[in-house]
Amino acid sequence: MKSKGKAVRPSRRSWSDPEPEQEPDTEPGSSEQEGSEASVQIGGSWRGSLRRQGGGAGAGASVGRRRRQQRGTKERSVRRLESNERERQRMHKLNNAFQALREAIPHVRTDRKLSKIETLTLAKNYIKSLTTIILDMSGACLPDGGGPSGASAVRLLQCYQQHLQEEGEDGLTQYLTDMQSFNQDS
DNA sequence: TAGGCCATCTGGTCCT
DNA sequence: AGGACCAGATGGCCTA
Repeated sequence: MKSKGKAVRPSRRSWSDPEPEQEPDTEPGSSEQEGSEASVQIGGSWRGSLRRQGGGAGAGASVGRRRRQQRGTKERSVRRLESNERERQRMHKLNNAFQALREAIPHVRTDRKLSKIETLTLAKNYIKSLTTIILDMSGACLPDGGGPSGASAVRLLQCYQQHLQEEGEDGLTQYLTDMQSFNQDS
């Protein structure tokens, strides 16, 4: 189920402003509640309604000024919503990347999805392990391989950077794949 | 019920 | 100027 969270999110009112005074002039408030841009359903999740309190609006505010203020507020509100949407997309991309990482690293338990922190930790350990393997291999296939591991690491790094410069990322990927298959063969 | 994890909103800052 | 990135806040769902 994808309803891990956010099934329904009643108004979020997070503009540190406590609570509007029962919208004295209902225009702005109601327009937002009407769903316009403020409350939209997206893939089951709910976008909290913005409750932009038009700055105080004391009793004496002139109409013209209020108009301008409201328009500014409205524009801001639209901007905010667009911004929220982008942020959501960004986070979705990030989550996709996490998912890809989960699938890339071997782990034991499959009954439960790895959390983000677990994913990162396992990935780090996995990289370390692979590095160790590669270092061991480099001792066999590189000249002067019998030296101290520090020297091997330097050589490996040079080798890595050389591939990166000469063939770009794809070449590097191929390089690592070759290394891995070589390791499996041997 | 507390704690962990997560999605979303939001405002600030940096970058193009 | 506008978008990307980031971190804090908030609140929902789930599990021990």
